Amino acid sequence: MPELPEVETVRRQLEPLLLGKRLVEVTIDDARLTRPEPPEAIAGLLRGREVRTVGRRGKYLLFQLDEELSWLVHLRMTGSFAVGEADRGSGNQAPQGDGADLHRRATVVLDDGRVISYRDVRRFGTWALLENDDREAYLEARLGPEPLDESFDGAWLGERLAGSQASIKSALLDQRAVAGVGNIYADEALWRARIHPTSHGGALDSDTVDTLVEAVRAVLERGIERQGATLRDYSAPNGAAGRMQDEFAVYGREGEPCSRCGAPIAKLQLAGRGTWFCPDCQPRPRARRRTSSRPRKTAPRA
DNA sequence: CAAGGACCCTGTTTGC
DNA sequence: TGCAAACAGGGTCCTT
Repeated sequence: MPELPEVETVRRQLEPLLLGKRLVEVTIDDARLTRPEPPEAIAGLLRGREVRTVGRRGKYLLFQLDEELSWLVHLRMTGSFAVGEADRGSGNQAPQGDGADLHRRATVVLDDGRVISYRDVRRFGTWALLENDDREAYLEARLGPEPLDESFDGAWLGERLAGSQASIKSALLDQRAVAGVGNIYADEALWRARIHPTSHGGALDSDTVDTLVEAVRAVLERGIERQGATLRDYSAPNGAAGRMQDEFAVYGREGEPCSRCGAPIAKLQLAGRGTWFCPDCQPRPRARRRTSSRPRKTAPRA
């Protein structure tokens, strides 16, 4: 499940392959990929374009095509690119060589003969083409700051969280609060910052918010260093698996000892997602005390 | 408006 | 053993 580190890994691998290349042939086999636009229309618009930049914003891959068009790819759960060798024969070879790829949804042939396959088992991934001006509005409406940019800081996050009744876990999953964090890195960041996932975002003091900002940055940077995490079927365009999963502190580790304190990792359902945490070093949020002159609404009862 | 849940998908895991 | 139900979860849309 690609989150920011996985998408960034994909971007870094695709960039040298695509920069300055022309998309000489584009085939889209799954109408869902380009919905609501018909796939032939998108394929037709992609065909013949030159790739000028290969970027990323949150979990979106952004390909600047010629002067004015942007190609946005979101991998969602199981989307991936696979790079084939230069091959101007069949034009649809699977990267592993043998047989048809059941889950290939699109194929792009570059002007150097290289073949890029797009795979997506669960078909949640999306391709869209936007004018550059529309792209800014599109991303602006959906995404908050890049977590590795300076614009993501305690002041920003604190403001986002102020008064929020939602759990901090679901707040981290909100792409408008910070772009690119998904279920895995949210759990890892909360563990690192020693924050219980059900804590109300609005209840965190500013030091804790600062700690969380640093934790989010740290886990994402480490994830990029490790070229993402491979669970089930994610792999980078070169076919390699990531290695971040070997360093998970909590994700998927129910019952295993916390590497910090030894307590068994616990799991709960939160915001519809599996959520792992250490019940010892991520203590339940304590009742707020005595900072408030606010009238209490409910009896302090657990 | 905020917050939570359904939904979209299909392969894998779990449970009866 | 075999098969159905549950699970996995990013983002969008709908409901409360």
